Amino acid sequence: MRTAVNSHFSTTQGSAAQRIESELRRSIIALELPPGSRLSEQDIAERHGVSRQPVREALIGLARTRLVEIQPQRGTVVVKISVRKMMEARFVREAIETAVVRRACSSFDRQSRQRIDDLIEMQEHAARRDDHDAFQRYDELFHIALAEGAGCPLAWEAVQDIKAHMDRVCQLTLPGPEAMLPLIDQHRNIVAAIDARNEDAAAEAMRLHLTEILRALPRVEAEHPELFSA
Amino acid sequence: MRTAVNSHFSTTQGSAAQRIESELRRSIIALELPPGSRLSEQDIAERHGVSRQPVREALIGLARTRLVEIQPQRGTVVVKISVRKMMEARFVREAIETAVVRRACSSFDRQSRQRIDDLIEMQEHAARRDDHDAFQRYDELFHIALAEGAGCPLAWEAVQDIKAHMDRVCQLTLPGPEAMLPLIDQHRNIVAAIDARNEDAAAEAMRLHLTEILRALPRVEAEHPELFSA
DNA sequence: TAGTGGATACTACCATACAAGTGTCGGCCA
DNA sequence: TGGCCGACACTTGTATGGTAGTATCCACTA
Repeated sequence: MRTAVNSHFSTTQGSAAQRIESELRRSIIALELPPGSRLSEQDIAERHGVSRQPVREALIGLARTRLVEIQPQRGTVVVKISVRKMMEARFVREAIETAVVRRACSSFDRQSRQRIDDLIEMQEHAARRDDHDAFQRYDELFHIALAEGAGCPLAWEAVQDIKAHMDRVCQLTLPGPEAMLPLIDQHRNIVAAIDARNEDAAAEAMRLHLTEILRALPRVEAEHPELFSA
Repeated sequence: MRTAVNSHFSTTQGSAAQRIESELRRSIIALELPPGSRLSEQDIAERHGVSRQPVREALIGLARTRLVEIQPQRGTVVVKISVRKMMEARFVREAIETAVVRRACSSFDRQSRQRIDDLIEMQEHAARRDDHDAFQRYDELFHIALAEGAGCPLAWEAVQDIKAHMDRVCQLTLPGPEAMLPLIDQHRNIVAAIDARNEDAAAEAMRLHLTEILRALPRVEAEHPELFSA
């Protein structure tokens, strides 16, 4: 019973490098570190009270998922949001997750099915409390449970990096409960279609859900042009 | 014209860490480092004439794509091939690449279209020379060109990590030209369907292609049980 | 005044040294 | 003889110093 290095979501790990990477990822997604910010190994190291080495490893991890760009001998910056990349990400994510829900219609793990009801409920509470962070956490857990229930946890891993980028937009596009609650309804529609074992309906519900998320993208781009790349 | 950090495929990069990561990844996929091998930062560092630090970063990169597993304070091992993971990987890859070819039917970049013909030709030559390495390289470039031509290079990035695992099986399952040539025919079928702008046919051709690749999986597992996890 | 060349301060990158945890092996004891 | 316990060899993780590359800024020149 060693293993279990990283189950479910990014709870702070043991190693300092992983802790810092999680923390930086959170800050970037929450836009506390806005796109274009310059990151310095030195600064971050001092700020976290550790050496530069773990920070460096953390930045390399973030660079691998394209959240930051390491310019050799120059510096490291938080990458700007690219509308083009965002469209591509949405496309790939739709491909994966629609396939997942189709598969879920054939066979779905009972335990995961139970868990999903709880998650939706808790997510709704978070929305009514207007708690963005919790909302996004439960959203993530919902999609994870979907993938695991369908017997394909690897699908989630493939989606994870992609989702990180989309979450930055969601951070801008969810100003209150009235924007979050519809997404929960969409979740319920997806689950209902799976329960009815209706593949096409489930896939379409998922497609609509993922389309909705980026519907407001042009608006936020117009409102915050400095966060987007040319 | 700085940028261009990593275009097309894994040609050895500037940094030592990236060089070593590419080299290790190649060795693992080629099964020169068989599953279960114990890797030591110290050994690899001495072998490559560098310090432990770049090696460490390389191993972290490989661990992120699940090619190796870093056991803290214990050691690092090449992960064994898991039939279950392989099935999941195939599923996700099919989801992505069928979506890509469907998209390609709507609009496909002319330059990429031209390139694909060349790639197929060169891949056929490699097959007739019985050159596994070149065959797999051109196979990779074929799928890259497909994604880029469809206007979704990000799709390839998502597939890349997944493909690394499948390639280890392919290494075992392709003993000669008679096994490679059918795959090329399948590539031609895919392209033909795209040219005809027949979405369903293209997706089905891709599905068949990806199904074929792992058809011989039970056989190689029986032949080399020591490479697979329980 | 506009343009150019070089010193300087910054960065990521690499090497080395140290710290902390884990499995193993051998001696010791009941 | 079987089981326990501690020293040791090995691993990864972290800290720190030094190196090479790049951009900036300022003095100098045409």
